[in-house]
Order: sequence, then structure tokens, then C-alpha cells
Amino acid sequence: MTKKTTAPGGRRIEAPVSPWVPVSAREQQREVKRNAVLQTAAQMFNERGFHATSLDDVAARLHVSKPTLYYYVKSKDEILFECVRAGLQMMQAGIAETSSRGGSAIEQLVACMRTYGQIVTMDFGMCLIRIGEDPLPPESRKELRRAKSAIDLEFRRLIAAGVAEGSLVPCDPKITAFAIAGALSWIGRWYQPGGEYSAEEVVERVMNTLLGSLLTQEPPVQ
Amino acid sequence: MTKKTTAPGGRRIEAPVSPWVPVSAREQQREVKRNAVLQTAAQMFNERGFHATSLDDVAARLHVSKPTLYYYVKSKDEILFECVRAGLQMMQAGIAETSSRGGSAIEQLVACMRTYGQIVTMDFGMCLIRIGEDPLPPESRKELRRAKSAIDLEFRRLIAAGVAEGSLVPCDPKITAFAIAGALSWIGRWYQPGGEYSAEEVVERVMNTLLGSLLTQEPPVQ
DNA sequence: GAAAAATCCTACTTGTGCGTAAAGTACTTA
DNA sequence: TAAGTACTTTACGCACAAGTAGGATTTTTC
Repeated sequence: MTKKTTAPGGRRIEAPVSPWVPVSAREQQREVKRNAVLQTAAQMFNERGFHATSLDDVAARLHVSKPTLYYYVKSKDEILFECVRAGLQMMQAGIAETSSRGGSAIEQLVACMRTYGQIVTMDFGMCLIRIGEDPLPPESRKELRRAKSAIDLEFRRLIAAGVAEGSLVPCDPKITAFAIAGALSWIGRWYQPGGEYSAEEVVERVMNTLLGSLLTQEPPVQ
Repeated sequence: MTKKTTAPGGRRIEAPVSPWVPVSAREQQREVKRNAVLQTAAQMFNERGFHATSLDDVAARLHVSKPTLYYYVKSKDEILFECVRAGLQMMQAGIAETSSRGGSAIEQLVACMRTYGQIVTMDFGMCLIRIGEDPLPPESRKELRRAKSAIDLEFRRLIAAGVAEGSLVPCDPKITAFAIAGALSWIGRWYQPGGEYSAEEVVERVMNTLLGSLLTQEPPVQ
């Protein structure tokens, strides 16, 4: 209980780096291993579904035993929760960065769409789309839905701003955000690495298809 | 084994009505009950997920016991298979009817999009989108994927024809069909009866959003 | 080097849900 | 009315997967 000060809640978003009190290599290792558990589980959830994936399966792919997993996570539900949360956090981080860079509404919207599209082709983002929060207890569900809602609202805000600045044709931001999210999310349902297009290409093409009909001017080239 | 002639395969798409050889009321009742099992199961799958829905739950909602369900279906997998198949059949029937009515490519595409959108808001169609064929054995999966693929190809064909006839802006039919299916499918993930819009309204609005950017001319009014 | 903490294992309990056996009731037909 | 068929039930077997107990082994700390 002596080193708890550096990781009070059991997990750490930003590691406090200090040359005087260096984070022990052990804690780093622990975080690395915990992430490996989450990532591997996310991959298998996406391949076979949440309920069809047993923790024994996950453990086997990691070459450990099931109780080892329980040393790093509390329950199977927690694994899913953290995976979905990670996907949402990546999206929010991307959106926040876009927002901090400034620019016109349409520029920001395009950047957010790109972020959204890319993330749904990644392990945690795919979890978000394919598995969802259905199997989780009500409380966790609420939290994840709040995060989803925040992202949705940001899209609506950018769309409304785009209409206001004249770069988008007049439209209902709610429905338009809906259509954009649907088309981009769908990528995560079908995209398989190693297909005809790379993930980036698919995302760019779907984006251009959507924007082609929304923009008042020319769509951005590729 | 005497009345088998009217329902050889065990299930009947169109009942052959004949005043001379009337279908026994019992067989009709059986079909009605079987459909009730499928529909109720589909609803519960959509509400709580496939694996989270036990057949005891389904039986309880129908005010019968689980073995009664097994008198009408062979297994839980069969229930899901039939639900998804029903959704796909409704789509194919709609598309076939559109095709038989003829008209320009864009007219047919719009009609198909409407059919697609409406069906994903219904029990079996929602099953198709929300549950998918993931939990099913490989053979069933193949069959359902074939049906899905046929629908996808029909969309691509209509889009290509629309480009050829000049009613659609030049585009990659594959990606465009992908984006359309995504945006429309997404409706089935979020739509809840009793919301701000009716299912029909949501479908029309999403369709107009998509078409707004694809059409070379004005989008059709509502 | 010894105590304490961290890490991982084998072996187990427990609960849940699919699917079935066997029997009972009601309806149909001869 | 008797035999057969359709339908439904109670009670159970069985498998699988979540999660745990307790101990073995290694690593850190004093």
C-alpha cells in the first residue's frame, strides 16, 4: 500500500511523470497487460460476438489462464464496458483536438467525420458499433449513452454551423447527423482488413459520397 | 400424413385458397402460432439481444411453457434464422414488386430505399440489422449472406443505371450502395416507436438527405 | 536473506439456459 | 364410445461459461 499514490483509482489516464518519483516499471507492465486483455477481448468480441466469446477463449489467445484475466479485470462486463468506453474516448479526443485547432465549421465537420470513420474500423471502435452496450447493466449503459449523445450533439452543432456559414445546404441537423453516423458506422460492420480498399480509402470514399450531396460547392478532392 | 399436400415443405408463403379443398383450420392455427413465436422472439431479441433472451422469457410473454415453443420450432437458432430470413424475404419481395412495376432507374431506386428503410423499423427487419447472423452456424450464415448480397447487388445495379440515365451524379455504385444501406440500416438501430417522428417520416427524411447529394436535379418532394 | 507483495496456476463451485422425456388433456374421426 | 391425433405441461439432464478458493512461484523491499 506504499505506492498507491501514483495510481489511486486503480487506473490512470495521464501518468504523472516526475524524475524524482518515477512510476515503477511494474505498474507500467500491469497497464500494458491490462490493455492487452481489453484489446484481445475486443477483437474476439468483434469476430464472434460478446456472448459467444468465453473468457477461456480470450485467455487462450493470450497464452494465459482465465484467473489471470481476473487479476487484471473485475468481470466480463467490465471488459466490454472498458472497450466501448475506449472507443468513445478516442472519438471524443479526436473531436476535441479538431475543435482546438479551429477552422470553419465544414472543415471541422469533415475532420470529425474522418475521425469517426477511422475509429469504427479499429478494435475498440468496432466494439462500439458491433456489440454496443446491450449486454451491460443499466448504470453502465447510461454512462455510455451519455458519451454517445455528446458526440451526436457535436455533429449536430457542426452541421447547424455549416448551414449557418453557408457551406452546407439547409437541412435538419438531427436527421443529417443521423445519416452521416449511420453511413460511417456501417463501415465498421462490413469492413474487413485486407479487402479491396484500405480502411482510410473506404472512409474517404463514403465521406465524399455523403458530402457530395450536402455541400453547396464542390466536394474536397479525395 | 393425409393433409401434407397443402404444406409440403412445412411452411407456406402463399396459402393456396381453394373452396373445394379447404386448408384445415388446424393447420392455419399452427402457422399462426408459429408466426407468433417468431415475431415475439424477434421483438425480444431486438430489445435485449439474442443471447440475453432465453426461450423461457419468450414462452412467458406468450403465456405458454418452453416445451410448447419446441412444438413449433426446432431450436433457438432456427428461430433466429427464420426471423432474419423473413426480414430478407420482405425486402426481396418489395424489390421484386418495384422491379415488376417498371419505371426509371431513379424511381425504382427510391422505391427500394423506401422499402429497405421501412422494413428495418419492423420486427424482422430490425432483427436483420441488430442481431445479424453472427450466432448462427456457418451453413445458415452463408444462405443469409447470399440473400443480403443479392439485395446489395440490386442496389448497385439501380445506382449504376441511375448514373447511366443521367439522374444520378457519377459515383462508385459499390460505395454509394454501401452508404445508402448504412444510413438506412442505422434507422433500425435507433428508431423507437413513439418518438418525435413516425417510422415513415424518419425514412423519408433520411432518404431525402441522401438523395439531396446524389441527384443531379431536385430531390422528389417528400 | 527474510518478509511482503505481485503474479499466475490448478481445481473447483455455481448458475443458467438449451433441449428432452414422459405423461396428461382435449379434440377429431370412425 | 373408442382409438387416434394435436397440443401442452411438469420435471429433468446436460453442457458450458462466469467467477472463486487456495496455493505455488517469482519479484520487490527492507
